[in-house]
Amino acid sequence: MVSLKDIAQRCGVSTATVSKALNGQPDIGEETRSRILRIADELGYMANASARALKTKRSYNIGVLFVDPMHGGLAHEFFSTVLDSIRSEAERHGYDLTFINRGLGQRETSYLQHCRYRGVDGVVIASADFTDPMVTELVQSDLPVATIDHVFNDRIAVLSDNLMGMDALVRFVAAKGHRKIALIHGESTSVTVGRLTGFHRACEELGIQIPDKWIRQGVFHDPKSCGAITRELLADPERPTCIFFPDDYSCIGGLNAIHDAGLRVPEDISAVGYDGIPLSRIVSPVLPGSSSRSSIRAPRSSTA
Amino acid sequence: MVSLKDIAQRCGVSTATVSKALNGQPDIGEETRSRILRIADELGYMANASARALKTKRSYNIGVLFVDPMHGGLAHEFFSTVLDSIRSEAERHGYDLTFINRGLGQRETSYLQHCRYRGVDGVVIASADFTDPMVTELVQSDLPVATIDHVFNDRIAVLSDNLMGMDALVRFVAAKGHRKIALIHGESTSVTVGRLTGFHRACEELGIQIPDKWIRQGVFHDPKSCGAITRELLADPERPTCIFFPDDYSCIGGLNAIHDAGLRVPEDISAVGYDGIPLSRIVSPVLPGSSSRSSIRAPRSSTA
DNA sequence: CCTTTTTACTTAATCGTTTTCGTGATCTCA
DNA sequence: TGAGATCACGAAAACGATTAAGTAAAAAGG
Repeated sequence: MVSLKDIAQRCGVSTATVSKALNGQPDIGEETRSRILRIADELGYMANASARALKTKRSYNIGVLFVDPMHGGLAHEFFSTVLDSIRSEAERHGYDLTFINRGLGQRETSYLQHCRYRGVDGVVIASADFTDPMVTELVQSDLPVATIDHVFNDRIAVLSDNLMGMDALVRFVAAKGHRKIALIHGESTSVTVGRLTGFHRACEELGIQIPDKWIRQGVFHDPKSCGAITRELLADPERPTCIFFPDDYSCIGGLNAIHDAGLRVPEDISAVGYDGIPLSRIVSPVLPGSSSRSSIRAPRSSTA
Repeated sequence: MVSLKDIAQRCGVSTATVSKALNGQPDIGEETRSRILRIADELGYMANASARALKTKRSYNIGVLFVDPMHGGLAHEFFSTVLDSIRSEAERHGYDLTFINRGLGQRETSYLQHCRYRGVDGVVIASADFTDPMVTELVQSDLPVATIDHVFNDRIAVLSDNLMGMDALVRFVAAKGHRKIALIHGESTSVTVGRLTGFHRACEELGIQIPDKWIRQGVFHDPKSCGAITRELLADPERPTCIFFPDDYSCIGGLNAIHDAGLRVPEDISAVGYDGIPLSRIVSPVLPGSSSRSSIRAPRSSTA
């Protein structure tokens, strides 16, 4: 590998000069600089990230915590999209992304230790069990941490605007004529709270009365539980005309339940999933609400 | 950060001794070693990956090339699953995964340069444009490279067994009674070749005659084109009873076309997607063939 | 013309490890 | 007991970069 020393030799200057020239320091003569740049290019020089990180304490590397309780990990559609956004944004700023695991081979390490080992400049907690002590340890450390769709005390958080998203969704289906709307929401998280708030607010403002029995707690990404709840809702004599699901994935469980009940979508009943992952735009009928939640487009962020 | 020096001081030995003790070198006394280990643990010592990599030229870091021509990037279901497998396997061996981009901030760099910069020990090309000169440059470099579902000259490749997978799939639907099978395959790649071979072989062995007009080229992951072809197939007076799609995603386009034609699945016609991503097991009817292609479970690999 | 300032470098230390080589001390065995 | 082997550890260089401090030469100022 070609190093600063090689360039220095070829140019007849010291490595310090080369380093400064390459980093745009002001105390280098113009012609010396251009000569160094040319030679560096000729030799195909690439800095050594390790050496640089060792000296400067900055790795230009961001750790990503991405554990999915369900098996399938990265296949989680919504977060995969988010991760891709993070990646391209990081790239624009000269950062790379490294996955943070627990454990390095044999050694079991905490997430925080792993971060220190790799010397990441910060961590994005994209998807994780926020009650895990190791996660809270990480959050409470001095490392810059950003969380997705979860708020920790005074740390940066990128949030989907669930309140506005749900608000828009309600107005959308209301505009289609729906008045009998059922809401299956996920577990009690800040995401759910936002959506519930948006739901109630929009219904109230639109003058729509929703009986409590139509607001049910399901499980995120669980077609089975959401399907079961759907069956119960369909058994109701004054059946809702539209059912909201916590996400597009669980929505599929609902669609199956509807199908099994001999009902057709959208003629007999409408089903709406939240998220708007690419897939959902293809499923017939197209799930509305796709535009209401789009990765990091319009985050509400609070700064540490 | 606590370093070797801190431990050395506390233990009254040199940093060399500490390093050797921690790395299990044989020339350290037992009691010295255990004392060092204890103190290291007490102080919460973590090695500095940069310093180590700088000295040893091994980063225990693997680069991942994961560019998706379609927008949506990581959301690509099948490869996301593959990526997750790679990750957990890498973790077991003490390796981390870092995404390889082109460009670091302003600087445009090739993939290879980026790899050298980060000092990765190897690269996994999970999904990329294999005709891209930058990709071939990477493949032809001295870096260890492994590709997924694509064979490069003499490099390691992890392949789905498309031939056997398709063979099994044909036998599966044939056992269900299907004789009029249509195959929509993807673009001409090694994956497609394997599947076509398997398809023809199985049909021949089962004594099933398939007219050429039922073997059509579609586009991977493109519900639109596959939907259009499906429409054409349905227009055929002697309609096939079963249609194969290149993947579960494009299958959805086909299902829509079938639905639009007023036909029911699976009563009137069967649709089969390849891949077996989690989602497809939920869609009604469940897509068969899920087990025929599973990430890295049964790879056929050729070594460099 | 001599002093001060500026310019354009160089020297050398440093980041945290690993690793080769050296060196006393202890042990082995005839 | 004394020579050689073994053991346990230390000294120091090296990896490739950054950067504070120093310096010679050129420019500026009076």
